[in-house]
Amino acid sequence: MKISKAAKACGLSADTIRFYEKSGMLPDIPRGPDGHRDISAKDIDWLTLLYWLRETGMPLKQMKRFTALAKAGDAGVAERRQILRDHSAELGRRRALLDRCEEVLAIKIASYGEAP
Amino acid sequence: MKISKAAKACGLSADTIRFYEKSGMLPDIPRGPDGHRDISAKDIDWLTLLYWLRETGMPLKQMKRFTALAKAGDAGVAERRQILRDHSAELGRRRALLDRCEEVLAIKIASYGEAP
DNA sequence: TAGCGGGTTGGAGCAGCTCCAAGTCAACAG
DNA sequence: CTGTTGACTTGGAGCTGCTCCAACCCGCTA
Repeated sequence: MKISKAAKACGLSADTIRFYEKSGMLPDIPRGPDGHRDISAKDIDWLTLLYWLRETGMPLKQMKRFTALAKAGDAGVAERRQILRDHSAELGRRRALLDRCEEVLAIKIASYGEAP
Repeated sequence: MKISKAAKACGLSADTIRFYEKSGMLPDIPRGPDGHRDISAKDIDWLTLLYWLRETGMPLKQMKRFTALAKAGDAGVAERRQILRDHSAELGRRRALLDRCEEVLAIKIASYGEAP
């Protein structure tokens, strides 16, 4: 699969995919005879997971750690699971922030007087 | 109030407050005879609102627009309300993303096998 | 009178993209 | 066969939104 199709499939931009590859966050992606990337369905799965992680604010540093563990295979499974658990907990905290912010906004909007 | 106390009160860092001031996102903050900022309770309210907006991902550009409207007084109220409404809607979308991500993580975690 | 704990400024550095220039190659039009 | 289009390649510059740093000033206590 070419990069632009892959981008649509995983939700990241083509530039971001290239950037993640440069940063060592992707498995080795083979090139065709024309030098173009040949991105597999497995790669798409990985990219999609990365998409979710960064979309919900995981720092690159942690994504790199996660990648390194994935490359290590079974040995890294426990820590990978822990990272995902931690991130899941982080999402809970973020949701609480969103909720609190909605309250703040509601109060502020009300203070401007109701809808015109 | 001095800047470090203000930082604690509003949730932003002292550096961020200075940065926001440089960027024109704060009302004019007077200096004492020693050159130090004298931040008022009203300023804290404003900073706290900015804290919530940026904490939930509003871009600086929009925060600047919001600030400009606030400086314009009553004339800008309708648009300010609209900006907050739009942001509130945005929060809904973000919550949906968080929810979706939690599902994805749960599936991924399960695929590693249950807790050791 | 020296040192400490705050504050001030301008500017550099960082994360995480995002965009651009310059080049290559395949495919198709004329 | 040549020319144009379009999708890809790379390296590197630019952008956002902080975050940190150096160099300095000021008031205070020992």
